Amino acid sequence: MKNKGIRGDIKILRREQLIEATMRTIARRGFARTTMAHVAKTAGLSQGIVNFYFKTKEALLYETLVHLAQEYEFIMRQALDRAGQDPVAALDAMIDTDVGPAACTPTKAAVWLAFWAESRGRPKYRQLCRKLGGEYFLIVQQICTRLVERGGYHNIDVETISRSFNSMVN
Amino acid sequence: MKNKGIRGDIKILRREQLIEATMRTIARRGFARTTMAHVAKTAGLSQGIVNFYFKTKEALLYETLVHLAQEYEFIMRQALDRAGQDPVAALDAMIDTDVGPAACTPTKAAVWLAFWAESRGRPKYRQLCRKLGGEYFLIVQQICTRLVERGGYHNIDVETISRSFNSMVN
DNA sequence: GTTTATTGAATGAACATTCAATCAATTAAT
DNA sequence: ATTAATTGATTGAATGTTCATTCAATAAAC
Repeated sequence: MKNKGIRGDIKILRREQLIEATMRTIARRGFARTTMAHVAKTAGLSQGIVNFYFKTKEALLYETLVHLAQEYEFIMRQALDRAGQDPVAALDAMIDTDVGPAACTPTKAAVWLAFWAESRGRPKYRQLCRKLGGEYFLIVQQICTRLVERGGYHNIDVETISRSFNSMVN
Repeated sequence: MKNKGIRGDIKILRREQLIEATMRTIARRGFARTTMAHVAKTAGLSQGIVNFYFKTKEALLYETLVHLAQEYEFIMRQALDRAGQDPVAALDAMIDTDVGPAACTPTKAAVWLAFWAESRGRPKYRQLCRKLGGEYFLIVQQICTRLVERGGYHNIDVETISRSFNSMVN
């Protein structure tokens, strides 16, 4: 497995480094007071670098949200895979993901909240938040359906139950 | 009841007008993109006016949060008074306050969320949010204590129950 | 006529963005 | 293997933009 050299992975490395720094900055200073200079300093790099790897500040923020969403989805899918077919284990896995240390560090929770609060009137953020929420709800609904079938229950409103589960976890 | 004339109430009037405009602006554009110019325009007044009634932007934002907190507290106390001594009615009143149209318009909810998200690393916001949360928790705890006594229950952890109620309402 | 409120253009500060210069890694040439 | 050219990464000062703040001029109330 030949390495492409130091330059091979530097772009990906720097991008992650800067996204990480962005999250730390948002968590520490809040969304509104997050500046490019702070992000660069937190990353231990120079002013101009952020505009080299992300064209604009807006792009950096958006990519940070994308990164967060992708990471969350990845962790949850892993947990669901481990949980197997048992619906109870699956719900357990989802809760563990939401409150567990992998997806829910103080920093990440703060950043997530910041984006969520800011997503009103920002179609791009809104869309991403909604998409993730929609997928989450769908998965919960599927699990609940399996659960109800297995238990042989009737007259149970799966949709309402799923919604309740969602709200509680939030 | 003699009116002091147009000037008598103008300061209070303008302050409310500007706080109202601030909330609408935060709800529409998000906390980070809220500018003095936007607030002034939303209020139908000129640029400089905001710095006349509130020394700085920071002061305007803080006063907005104070206003929101005071209003919420006022509405809740009214509801609790109406509910009387019955603890069930009291809890009902609190829920009604939290989800009812008086305290929980889409705008106010958005603004509240925006401040909450931004309150990390901003001692002044944080303090106010915490204070309100603390009072809320205390009231719920008192009600729960009454409820438990009346029901003659034992071995019930009032604190945990109160916390759960809080989380759910959030 | 005096005081107070309001305007909006001017000012200055904070900040995102650009870019010429520098530095480091890779490749080509000897 | 060493040196020279090339390409890509990084810096930080300079630039332009956005925005909060000020204030002289004006309007309205008293």
